[in-house]
Amino acid sequence: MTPTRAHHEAVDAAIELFTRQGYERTTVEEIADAANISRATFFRRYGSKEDVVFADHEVLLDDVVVLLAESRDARSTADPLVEVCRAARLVFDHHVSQPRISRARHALLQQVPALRDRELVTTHRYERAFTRYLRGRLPEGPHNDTASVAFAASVVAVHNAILRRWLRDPERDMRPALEDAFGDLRRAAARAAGPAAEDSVPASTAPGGTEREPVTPTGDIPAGRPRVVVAVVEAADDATADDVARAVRDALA
Amino acid sequence: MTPTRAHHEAVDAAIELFTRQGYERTTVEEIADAANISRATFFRRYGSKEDVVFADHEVLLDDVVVLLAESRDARSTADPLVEVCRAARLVFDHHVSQPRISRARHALLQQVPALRDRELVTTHRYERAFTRYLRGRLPEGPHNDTASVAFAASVVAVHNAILRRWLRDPERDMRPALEDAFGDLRRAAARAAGPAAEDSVPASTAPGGTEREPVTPTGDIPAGRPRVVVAVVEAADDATADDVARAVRDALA
DNA sequence: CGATGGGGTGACACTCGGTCTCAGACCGGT
DNA sequence: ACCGGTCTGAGACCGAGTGTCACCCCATCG
Repeated sequence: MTPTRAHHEAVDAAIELFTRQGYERTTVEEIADAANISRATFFRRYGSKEDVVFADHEVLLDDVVVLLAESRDARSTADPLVEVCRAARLVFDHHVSQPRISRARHALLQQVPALRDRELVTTHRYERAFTRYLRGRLPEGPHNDTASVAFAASVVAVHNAILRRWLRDPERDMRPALEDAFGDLRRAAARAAGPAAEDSVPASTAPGGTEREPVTPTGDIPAGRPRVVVAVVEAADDATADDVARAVRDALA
Repeated sequence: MTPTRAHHEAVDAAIELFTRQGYERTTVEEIADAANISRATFFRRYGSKEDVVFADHEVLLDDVVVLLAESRDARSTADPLVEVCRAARLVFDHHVSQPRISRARHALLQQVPALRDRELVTTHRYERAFTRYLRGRLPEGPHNDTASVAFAASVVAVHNAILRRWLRDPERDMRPALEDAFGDLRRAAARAAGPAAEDSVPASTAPGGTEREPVTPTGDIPAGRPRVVVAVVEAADDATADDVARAVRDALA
């Protein structure tokens, strides 16, 4: 059980070996030996030598997606911009809650360009999740697309910048700076959407108590020639939406 | 002479082979043979099998950096935000000026995840160049860093979004949309930079004029316990398994 | 109780991207 | 003719990643 726990061994071993003797100088076989698994098992579990470094981001991304999905359902009155910032804060807190791993990884990234590139890919997944969420939640109109893309990108970029600042100086509490920066971004986005839009933004509280328009049933994948996907999966009696979604993804992958 | 010219042969050969018989199915040796060069020469010139697809971006990035550097010197009076948008426009025009290559590459990216990841890295280089430029040009202060990072990220993200729209429909002229979007971003950034700035927001236009049609999400999962779930969702062409899974979950929830 | 079947594992062979070394070709300068 | 630098092809080499097969553990079922 708890495969996550067992996984940590190989992840730690990998990061430790990478930092100590260099990324290129470390072979997958060495990592596998250090973790007492076979080379084949290593690839089966982590996919690649690069991915093992970001193993925890797999679950974290899931958490973020779940958070946004819940926000979409239950908290449909909430400001979408605030919700995205909440999700970003979740990522930030994840790093802060495990400084050892995050700092070790950061030190490693400084030395290995290949891993920096890989981190970009990881980061981009969050940006995509944010963008998709915003497209479905921001008021429709000609500015929807630009606003969604821009806000998601700026939130991720600012988050990363401040996270890096924290990684260099883990003593300082960066949460205030993060909140301030997110506040700036929200105000800017609200103002940009504002002229043609409705209410004056009170800046401090969520804009207008009015409920935004609910999500369109399935039209949350705009842009692109729509294609219809028919998925048929089995589900347990007590399967949640998440479970079904996972089954679909696994089936497709 | 004109190594660029000779390079095009291998680049074209690579893209052509990739699209025709698949990326993984194509070996570097085949590309080298098609371009009448040796395998070793291929790696010396293009670095890797992935990089050959984005060979033109090397020079393009140089152009962008030069443009920004010139702007930094001679045009020190120009608005930095406008200059960054000019640089982004340069990238956009580059694609528009060679629709064949750009579209072929885009079609290829739809099929090859590894190349999509690589494109991210390429794109990020522009973002970095923008960020560095803005950090040096925007007024100093606590908001400098956030503003620089956020604006660079949003410009790149919006540029990419509109570029992708153009790639799907190369007939339409996307320049107006691009300029409009950049204008939105600049206004938003300028307003955020000067929260105390008094320039009147043209919010004078009557608010609340927009009509919103409430649409209830279709919870079409029977209240009973399904053993088999049939999900029908729309998905963009470039939708990943994750995207589809997300759409399924959203539809269920 | 033994049979069965599925999931996870190790062992191993294999492909191929990418690096390195070496030898030769070309070329301008002296 | 000689030399120094650059570019090239040839080939050896390493290691990441894949695919296959046999094995084992364990849960289910006749």
